[in-house]
Amino acid sequence: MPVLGKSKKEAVTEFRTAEILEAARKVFAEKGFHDATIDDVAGRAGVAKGTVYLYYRSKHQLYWAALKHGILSMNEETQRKVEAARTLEDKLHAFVAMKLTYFEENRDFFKIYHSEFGNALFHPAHIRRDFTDLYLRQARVLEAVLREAVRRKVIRNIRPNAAAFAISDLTRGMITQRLLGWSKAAVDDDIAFVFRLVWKGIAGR
Amino acid sequence: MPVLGKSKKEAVTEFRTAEILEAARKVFAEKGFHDATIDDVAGRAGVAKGTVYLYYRSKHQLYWAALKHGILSMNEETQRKVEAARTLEDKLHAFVAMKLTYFEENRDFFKIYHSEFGNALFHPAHIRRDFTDLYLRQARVLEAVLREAVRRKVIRNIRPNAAAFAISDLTRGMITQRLLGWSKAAVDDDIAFVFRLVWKGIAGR
Amino acid sequence: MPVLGKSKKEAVTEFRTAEILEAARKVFAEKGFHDATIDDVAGRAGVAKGTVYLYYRSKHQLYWAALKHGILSMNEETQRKVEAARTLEDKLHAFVAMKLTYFEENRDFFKIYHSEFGNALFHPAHIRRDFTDLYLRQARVLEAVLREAVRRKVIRNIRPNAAAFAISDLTRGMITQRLLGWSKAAVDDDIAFVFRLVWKGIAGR
Amino acid sequence: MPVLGKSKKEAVTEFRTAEILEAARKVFAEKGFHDATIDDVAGRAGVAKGTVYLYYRSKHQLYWAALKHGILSMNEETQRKVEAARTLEDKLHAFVAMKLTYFEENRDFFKIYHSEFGNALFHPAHIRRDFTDLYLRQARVLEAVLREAVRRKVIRNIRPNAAAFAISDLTRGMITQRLLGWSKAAVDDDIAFVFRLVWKGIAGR
DNA sequence: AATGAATGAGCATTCATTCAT
DNA sequence: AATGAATGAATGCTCATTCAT
Repeated sequence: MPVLGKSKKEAVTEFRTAEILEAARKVFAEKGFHDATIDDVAGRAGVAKGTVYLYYRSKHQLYWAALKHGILSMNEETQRKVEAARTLEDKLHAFVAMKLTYFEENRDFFKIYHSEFGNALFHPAHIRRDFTDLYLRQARVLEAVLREAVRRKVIRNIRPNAAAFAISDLTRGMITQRLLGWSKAAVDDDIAFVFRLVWKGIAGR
Repeated sequence: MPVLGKSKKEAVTEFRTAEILEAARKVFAEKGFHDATIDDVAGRAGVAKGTVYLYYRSKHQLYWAALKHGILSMNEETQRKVEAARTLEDKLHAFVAMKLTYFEENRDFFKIYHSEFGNALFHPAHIRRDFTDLYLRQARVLEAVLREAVRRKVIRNIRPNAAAFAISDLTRGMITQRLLGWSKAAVDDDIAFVFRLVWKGIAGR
Repeated sequence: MPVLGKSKKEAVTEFRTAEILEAARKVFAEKGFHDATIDDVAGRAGVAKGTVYLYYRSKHQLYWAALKHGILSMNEETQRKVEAARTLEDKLHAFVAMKLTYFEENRDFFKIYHSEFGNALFHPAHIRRDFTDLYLRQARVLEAVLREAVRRKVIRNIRPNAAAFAISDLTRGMITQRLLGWSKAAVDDDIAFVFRLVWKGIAGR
Repeated sequence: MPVLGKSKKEAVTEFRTAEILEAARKVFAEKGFHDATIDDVAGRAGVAKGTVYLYYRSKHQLYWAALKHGILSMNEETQRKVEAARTLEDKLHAFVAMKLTYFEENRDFFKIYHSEFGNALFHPAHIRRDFTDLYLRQARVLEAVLREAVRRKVIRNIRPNAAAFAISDLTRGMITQRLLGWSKAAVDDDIAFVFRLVWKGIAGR
């Protein structure tokens, strides 16, 4: 009869869920969706195969949960950082910097996140929608900032949503290059590079 | 005794190879590597399963052949278009325009091409190398152009290879948005959008 | 909390293992290694195909396990019988008699065992070694007996290991003849035949 | 218009037949029946796959033809050697010596021949008959010699056919040991070993 | 809740055999 | 006669999912 907070059962469930999710993220990041097995995840989480199915309906669901959890965490942090910045310039810089450093520290998650862009084109519309929603939510933070900047003529009259995507793509591309070893520059240099490109690219006049 | 051109046998081989390759491209584009079966490809090509193996050693080889063929075709056309343009501005515009229209017309190929970026992070280095080589070859065309422009101070002092990747990423991102239905704009508008962003982004001063 | 003996799980595992091994022996004996399928074995054992792989890593391993199990059982019984006999004459007779009656009752196993001699010439050295080891172990029991007999001049000065092989070959040959229907004699007559041939063949002087 | 002997066509047929047969013997000896492919044989014979089927109805037929051809050649030579010897002792010695030296020089054939003993137990009766016939034909040469010797009391009253098999088994066993590297003795020593064992084993008294 | 043994659908690959040229 | 491209049946093995304990 827990009065406040969660019951013991709920606590255990939450714990297991998180434990499995973390294992899933690592395993999917290591091998990709297809080459990862539920056994791998279970082993990594220190539970039996059947236990995974107590918490997630299927391999796809588990994958999706891991992806979603990662995106939400990231979005949250992104939003916080962007909102904390005052000027447009600072906000954009915060966005780019946040992404690069976040993924630098969460390479596991980036691999899943990034591969999902590749997979997305194969998913049927109804499956894609969830991913789209999450992804767009993030873009919309940027979009809102840009829209306001356009309105106030701080930047040129650019399509805000397209610009938001473009900034995301540039940032994501830079991270990929780093992970693939194509960029040997320091993180800060890469952040500066992306930021300046964007900043000049959207500048007024 | 064919004197000129190919013997009949060679012609048949070439025909079958192309036939199967095309079927592979379509099938892999539809389902992705893992969910596509050799039977799917064979059926699409109108041959028996065994026949596929007469021309390609394995499913992986077939996939890679389809990917490589597409990249080479595209690179060739890209290079032609870029070289045909005179000024830096024209060259960049040609690059962006070419990509967007090419993929607009070769959506099948784009899906494979794009998903390979997602997969690339999972491939072991030795497998990745081939893809990397092909991909970088294309980036280098752009890189050379940019390097020259930097040298002549036509644009600001930007890292040419990073800029080349950035342009590729922006372009690829825009195509993805189009395929996912996130951009409803006309192709020309999207081309213009990307081009202007890039052009201003790398502009001098 | 089983205190004595095996846990329930171990019992089940042991049971399944034995069950599948027996099915394998029958199926391989019926069709030979190549024409037997894992499905055949699974069907015979009353389990699904995948279950076989829970207990044996591959078809080859299963085959080898069946062969090894049979050889070990036989060797054990051979050794017991030979050691129980007192004189050289009795020991040799026991060896021959044991083999003929054992295989008379374990025809399935004999077919696998015998075919392995045929296959042995094709196996690469490293695969052959295991079989060789097991086979030689059996010959060495005989060899030791013969060596001692030579030393004590109970028999003529014959190469003990060659003689041991010869006795095994003669015995095995006789069993083959029986299985192929080439010998219609009673088992005891065939035992007597082989024993006398050997006994006189190695006799002193 | 060939007047004497074979027509040109027959000559070609005979040539091809022999050529393919020899290739088959080598290939089957190298890999065994199952792991050898018709392509291997065709390649070795320097003809195309289809050509093999012009001369042999199936892989099994080809295998059998190679086996039969080898057995017939060997039987012929065995018979010649045995008949050339005058006394029983010489005949037996000739038999053993002939086999060991023949196989020493025709290891390819021995591998096929030997493996057939292993396979024989799996063949259905009707397939087995052909092999049996050929094999027994050879044993009967020995059997006749032994029968006569028993009648004239040169040796003890032993079952001639069983003895014939026994001698064959001993000889074959010795060859196997040599091929497997279990006997390092000189051929002549091994011949002597087998001969003496047999000779004493069937001696009178 | 947790387990992990059991299941069986699914697929890449091989190769004997055929047949049009 | 000779070829070798095409065929498609056949099978070892994997792994997501279920369910009795």
